[in-house]
Amino acid sequence: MSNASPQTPQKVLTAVAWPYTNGPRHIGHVAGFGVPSDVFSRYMRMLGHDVLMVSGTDEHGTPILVLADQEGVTPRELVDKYNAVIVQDLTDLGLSYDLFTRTTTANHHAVVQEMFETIRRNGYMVEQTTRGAISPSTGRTLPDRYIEGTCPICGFPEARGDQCDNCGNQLDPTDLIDPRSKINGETPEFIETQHFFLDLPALKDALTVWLDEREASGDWRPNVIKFSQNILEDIRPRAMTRDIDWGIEIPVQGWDTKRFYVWFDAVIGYLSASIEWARRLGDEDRWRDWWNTGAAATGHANPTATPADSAQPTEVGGVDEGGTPDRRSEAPKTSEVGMNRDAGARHAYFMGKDNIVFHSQIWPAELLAYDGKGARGGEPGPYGDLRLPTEVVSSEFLTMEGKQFSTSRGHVIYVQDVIARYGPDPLRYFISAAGPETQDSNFTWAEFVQRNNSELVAGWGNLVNRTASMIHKKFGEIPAPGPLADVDEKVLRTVADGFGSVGALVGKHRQKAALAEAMRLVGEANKYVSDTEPFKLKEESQQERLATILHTLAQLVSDLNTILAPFLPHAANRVHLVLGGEGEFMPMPRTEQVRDLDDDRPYPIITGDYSATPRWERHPVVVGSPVGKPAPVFVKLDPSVVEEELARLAGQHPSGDVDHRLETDGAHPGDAVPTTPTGPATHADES
RNA sequence: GGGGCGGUAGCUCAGCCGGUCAGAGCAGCGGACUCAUAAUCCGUCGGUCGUGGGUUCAAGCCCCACCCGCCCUACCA
Repeated sequence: MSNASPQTPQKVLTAVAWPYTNGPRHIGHVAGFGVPSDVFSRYMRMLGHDVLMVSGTDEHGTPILVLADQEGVTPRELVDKYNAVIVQDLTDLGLSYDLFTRTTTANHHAVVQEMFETIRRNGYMVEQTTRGAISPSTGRTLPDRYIEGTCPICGFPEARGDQCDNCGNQLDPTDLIDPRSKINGETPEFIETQHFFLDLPALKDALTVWLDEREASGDWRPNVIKFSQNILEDIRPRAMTRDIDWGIEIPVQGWDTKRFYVWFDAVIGYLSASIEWARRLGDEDRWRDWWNTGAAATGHANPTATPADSAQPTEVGGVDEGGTPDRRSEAPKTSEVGMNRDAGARHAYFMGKDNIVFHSQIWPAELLAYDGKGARGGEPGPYGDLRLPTEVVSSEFLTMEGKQFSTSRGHVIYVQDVIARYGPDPLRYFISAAGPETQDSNFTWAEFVQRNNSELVAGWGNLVNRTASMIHKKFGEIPAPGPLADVDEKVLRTVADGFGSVGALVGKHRQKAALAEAMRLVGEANKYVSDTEPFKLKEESQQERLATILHTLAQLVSDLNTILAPFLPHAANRVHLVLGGEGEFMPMPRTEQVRDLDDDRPYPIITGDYSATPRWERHPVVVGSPVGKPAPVFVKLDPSVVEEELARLAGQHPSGDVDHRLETDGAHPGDAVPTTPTGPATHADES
């Protein structure tokens, strides 16, 4: 019935943006990277593809230090705390990671250092002296936006280090009159400091080729492609190290007072998490099936390379089906950079729009530099020739009640609170149906309740309930059908077509349209009930017809449940049971306490066994399956919920005024910066 | 300041390369039905597509200007 199953399974990497460990996740976060990536992954698994979905918490960087100081804990304690909270948030939402780890693992550190060393050896990591601000008391880098002072142009007393909000001029922090740290008020010290810069200009041509090819594929949203191509115009070297003591050490003599820039290491997480996943599987090279562009890639590993002390490749790992041996042993030309599109692996990255530059420029540049594919040539390190992103799927921002989320203002709705009160699927439904897929969208409690009640409950839930109810009363089990009438066959065909139409839309990352199409089919099934009026068939002579209709209806519900399963996996399991099915229909992720593979430190991961994922096709209902009196699958919400939640929102304690620009809601939100310009005041609502 | 995206019915949003593109869902209104969580089904009201120009036989869809919102602006993450 389904026309959507693949001829051959494909390797699919779902790379999900790494949440920053600065607090619990709010619904804006998971609307951007969480739910869309999970819907995509579940759908791809249902098609039979080999999906590897990885992510983790991003735990380095200045804001962690600042927040740790504010909370009076060590950075390690801080990230341990929020890592655990975020793991719980994402598990409860049912996000089906194969591995959700963190950037503070020994494995990640080793992979980052290996990436750095090969990139440097290939000539794309160059030392430059730069002038920057540090905090005299801590010696740490003081990023421009942590500095404020009087604007030299307009005299505005609270200009930021990089820009004056009053006159809009771009500033250099050294120009500020009476500069001071927003963290503790002290006067910043401007020093000459040495850093490693990623030589992006040397990678520009390769990036251009790659982006042009991606554009030609037609798979990217136009705004992401155009934006990415545009920022290539005046590309400059970018510092990849910082004067800071929290982060990954630079494996170079004399650099022990510095650490890698948090974004340099965060994006490498996609690779390191894949490697960690393989190591935990006991199949150390398995990750190569997703990452290496050719069967022979590892055969060309530079023999002099210093392998990371973990995940050390010894042999060729996997071989991409249909992949042609890649025989490049010399510096490849830029025309070859896009080889990854053919070889049967698809790398889809999910994030909020504030992350685009890091995924369409910095990360591809790191990969190209590692692969030795920039203007300076070079050779891949021990990880072999690594694939570039196939798709960068970026969502816009979710606002709430018309305003941006703001942790510090208390204008926030946490994932865990929504799940605790209403369950995961109503939230997943809202995000899928009304999320910021292609433009900013707005969350209101009124719309949440309305969509829950009139779409989930009255549309889909009611169809399940009325179907099960009638079957239960009349037969107690799924009845055998008699001959099918035209109406029966027609509606069965219509819904079966949904596998093709809904699937195609999910595959193109048009999830809102996909869900709308699925819900339209729910309407078709409800209409079928109206058209056939099974509840009127009470005569003995009508029993066969009744059985046929109810059997058909059961099949429709089953099909629709399969189609909706990527969006509503928890509900799918319940509907499955209602129709007399057994066990779990959609596999769920679980949180597991593990130990670091190299330093034995304990931490929680999200993982799961998704091998039993049902196929994206009609599963014929089994005649005789018992159908009991159904309990509602979805809960109707009383309209008073709206007022309740709004009151709760109003009752939250804001911790002070805050700079708007710092309140972004991407996967790496900036809302961990000090929110009280006057100093380290309370941040109680963060915890 | 520069770059980008968006501004379409009361609400939330679709409208790909210009020619049934003026749409959907929800809300509202009217009707039908009763298996179902007063759910469902049918019908219906509703928009000069941000503003002002322009190109074209034809423009939400292309061009210009302006207004509003948002993202980025590379040492915020």
